[in-house]
Amino acid sequence: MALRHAVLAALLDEELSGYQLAKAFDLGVANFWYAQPQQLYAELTRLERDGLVSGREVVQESRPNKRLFRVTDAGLAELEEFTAASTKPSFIRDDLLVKVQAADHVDTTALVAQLTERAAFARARIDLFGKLLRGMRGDRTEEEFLRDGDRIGPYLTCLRGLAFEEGNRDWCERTVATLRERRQASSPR
Amino acid sequence: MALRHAVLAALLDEELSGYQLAKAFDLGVANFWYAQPQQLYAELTRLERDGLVSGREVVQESRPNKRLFRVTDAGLAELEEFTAASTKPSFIRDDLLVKVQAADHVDTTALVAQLTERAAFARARIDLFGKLLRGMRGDRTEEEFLRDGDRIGPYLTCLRGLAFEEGNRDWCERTVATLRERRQASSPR
DNA sequence: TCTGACTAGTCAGATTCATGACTATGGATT
DNA sequence: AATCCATAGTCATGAATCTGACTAGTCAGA
Repeated sequence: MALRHAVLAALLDEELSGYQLAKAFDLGVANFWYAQPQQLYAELTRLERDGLVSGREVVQESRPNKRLFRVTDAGLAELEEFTAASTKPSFIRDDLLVKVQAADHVDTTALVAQLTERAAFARARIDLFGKLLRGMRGDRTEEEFLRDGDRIGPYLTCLRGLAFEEGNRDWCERTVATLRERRQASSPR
Repeated sequence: MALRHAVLAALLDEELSGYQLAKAFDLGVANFWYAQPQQLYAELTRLERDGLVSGREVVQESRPNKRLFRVTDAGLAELEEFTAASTKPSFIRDDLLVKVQAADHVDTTALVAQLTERAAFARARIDLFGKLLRGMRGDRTEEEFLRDGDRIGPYLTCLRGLAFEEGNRDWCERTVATLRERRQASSPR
């Protein structure tokens, strides 16, 4: 039950609809978890059934009505309990790493292309995270914000996301360079 | 079908038993994927059924017999195909990040303890990866090894694992420092 | 002699996650 | 006028993953 707590954590700061939540989780703004819209709707239904969030219908004129959800006291207690419980370690689990692991035994042309693509993706997210961070801290420096700001949770997780993507970018670039160099060395024109 | 390819990639370089494979996947030596022993045994059964790996019984005197698996030509072809196919992006998915996201709303005492624990775990893995890397490259420098060595795949994935854990360590330490400082500021003795 | 740890592997069941398809409406674009 | 995109959400199904319990033999140490 991890998605469950991720949803609760995301709803702590603002009341959101399932759709808005899906946006955040899908487009990586919520860099601490990832989920498909359908999963979120289902989870919200379960959370409401269990009394951990409460939804209220908001009637809209020019678009479909929506339900905004907020965390209840019981939900906050659940999160508190979750936070106190021990955390299991997390591991990287990435198709791209599997492919690189096999790099000595398969053709690397397509692999290099995919590493390049991933590096570009990482750069886009680094950009996004940089903007999000600047938006959150406003005109303060990072140090000031982390000392005095309220709601530093999202900022801290965003920092982790940023570092992760920087790691991706650097590793992809380096791996591409390595594979290219080896290819040239093994098959000179 | 991702575990499937991870198993194939792990078996490329050496013939392993299910048990040995489980060791590697569980203890994080295979830093590019993580799986429970049961999953691996099940996957090996399926892989053999599909002709992607072949197992041979090895009779042992003082301990239970074991089955060693190797990748078949069909298995290699499957991996080749997998590597050529496009890779979906990977995201961090970490309970600890969920907890930090909620840091402004819950008690941070337990959280700080867990961040500290995670930092220690990361340090242990950094150590392990460092040893593995040194073992793989022998007396060569990294540059030399990546240029001339055979089997650089495992080395490259290990580098990613190392960078990931360094990122974990740094972020955990920084987050702990931030949370501690804020706690002192808000409740001075 | 008993206990625990290591090697080696299996079975069953539950939970979680991912995918595709589907309903509606309104606004903007072509 | 037709099509696409964004909002807002639902349903069904399959694939992947995780969890606990279980068998069975060997070896080392209390």
